[in-house]
Amino acid sequence: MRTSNFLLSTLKETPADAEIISHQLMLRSGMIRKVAAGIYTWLPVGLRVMRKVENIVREEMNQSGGQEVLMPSIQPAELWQESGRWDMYGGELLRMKDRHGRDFAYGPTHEEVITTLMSNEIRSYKQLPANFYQIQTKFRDERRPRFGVMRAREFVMKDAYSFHLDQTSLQETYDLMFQTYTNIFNRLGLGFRAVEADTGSIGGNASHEFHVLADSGEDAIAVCDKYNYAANVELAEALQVGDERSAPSQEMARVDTPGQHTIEAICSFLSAPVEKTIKTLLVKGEEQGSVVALVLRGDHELNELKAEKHPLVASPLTWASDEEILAAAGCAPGSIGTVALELNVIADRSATNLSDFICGANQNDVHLTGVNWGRDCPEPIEFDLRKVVEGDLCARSDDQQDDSRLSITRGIEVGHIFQLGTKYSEAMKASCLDSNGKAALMSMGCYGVGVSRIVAAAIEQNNDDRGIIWPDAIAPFQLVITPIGYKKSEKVKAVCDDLYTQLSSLGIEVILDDRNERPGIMFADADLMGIPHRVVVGEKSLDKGQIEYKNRRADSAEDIAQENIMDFLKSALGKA
RNA sequence: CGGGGUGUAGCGCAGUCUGGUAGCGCACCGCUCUGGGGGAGCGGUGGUCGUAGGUUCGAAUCCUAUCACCCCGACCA
Repeated sequence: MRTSNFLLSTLKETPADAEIISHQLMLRSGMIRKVAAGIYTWLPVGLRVMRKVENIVREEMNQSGGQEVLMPSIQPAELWQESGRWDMYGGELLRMKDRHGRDFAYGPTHEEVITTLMSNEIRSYKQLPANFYQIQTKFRDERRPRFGVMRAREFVMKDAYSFHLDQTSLQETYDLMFQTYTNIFNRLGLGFRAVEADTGSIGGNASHEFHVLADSGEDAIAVCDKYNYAANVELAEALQVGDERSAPSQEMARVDTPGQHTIEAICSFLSAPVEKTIKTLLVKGEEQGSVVALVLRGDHELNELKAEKHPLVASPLTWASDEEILAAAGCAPGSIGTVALELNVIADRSATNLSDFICGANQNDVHLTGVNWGRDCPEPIEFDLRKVVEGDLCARSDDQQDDSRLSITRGIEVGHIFQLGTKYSEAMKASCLDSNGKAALMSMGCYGVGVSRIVAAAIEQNNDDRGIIWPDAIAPFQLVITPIGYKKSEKVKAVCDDLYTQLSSLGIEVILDDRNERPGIMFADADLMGIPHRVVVGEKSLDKGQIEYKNRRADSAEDIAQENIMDFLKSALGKA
């Protein structure tokens, strides 16, 4: 490709509405342009990258026995009504009517279509297991699209669905997909981590998210290298911190704490360590009209996802109103405590082991010190309620003295695999004959990769102040030839054209910058677009028999003897 | 969905308070000089000021409506 023939729509200035670095660089390097909120056009540079990602995903899926299909982007409401999701899915499902007034939706996912299809196509256990995938444009009408293609409404996704007659088979394919995803992200050249994930409302036994690691990631991940454990912070189990509960050593006492309503204020007012305080949070209970108390050590944070999993707690988690709090505790938030509280009390593991602790007195502006479970108030129900923090013991360890500490890192979710079980096969009546000739429901697995999101995530992970730094595998071009004086010097032109032809014939994607631009502009554009390899051909160095090579990641260039340049580049590009 | 903000040339912005018929930088086109990190000079192209209605002799500017886009919020005793 020659730049004179190629839409290089680079921008020097950053568009005002781009917040994160990948969005800014995608706009500036001319990869995408916005058409509407969360809806983008992919320009040639951007599309080249996305196709690279797609092809790697496709090759690895094929390698693992996946069969590619293409389902419609627009789906009839009937399918969604059959699964019950027409009513359940909410505002993210973009609905529309055709000219006859029939309801349709732009597909945000394709379980209904594939399950219906396979209920007809698969008749015998001999056809199983089977795994079908597509690379498709999907639409989710996000509440708030942002961050460019990272959280867009229209996006490209690879989704795969596998079918089985028993759990063993499902687990085998699940494990195979886990390995396939590992291969995909390795080939993409991205730093990533597979993390245990919430199976959510879908149920099923196993679920893993694949995250590209980047400080700007939206998700926090708890990681322990010693036990190779990684989990979404929302899910990571929080073990008890602090010693076993010691015997009471203090009498319970009332102290006036005028105007002190936060843990921080209480600690400084009473000169008490925060580890000796508890906070009591009131939330709605599962039973209509009930209120439940959740207790955490003062310095810990509630993990709402964990709390709502407790059978006594309403799901989704809902905070009690100030009126309900007054009725249940007899005071305002900030003075609630566990003594003489006529509620179910659920306490985090690291709160149940406290003794002689400080809590509210259920009377405004009064607190209690020296409080002890069992003596001053009933023993609470113990439950894992808190959010893990950096330095917590890894849940895989059973030894308090272990050095397997969790660290918190950030990631961008780009893949998700989970076992669906029979949720959709039941709804869509997808069964086939087993080896006994009896009809049996098929169980399913589901495996997604956010193709367009990977493009943005790769940039979040790989950039510097000059622009994008693509991993070789997904760069729009592998190599850029930058001539100094292409239009002026016959010699320069001849060498560049020759290099271009030779490299192209090796299957290397080369872009030759034949614009009549100043070198600085050509360098800046190449760096912005993140082309991994660059050769500069100028008369001065040619006179010395040299051609300059620079890697995008390197600080400086190196001179290569002209007669060796092809060998050098073949080796640098892995084509030797 | 709640709160805040912004719509003026492809991009970044000024002008709006105090109405007088639209401007700056970058980009783009032409010429000249230049030629290894976004160079310089001269000359140009490009905007019904988001849209609709109103007030006025006159509206980017004031009023009303509407649309679009952006940011913040769903961690709290």
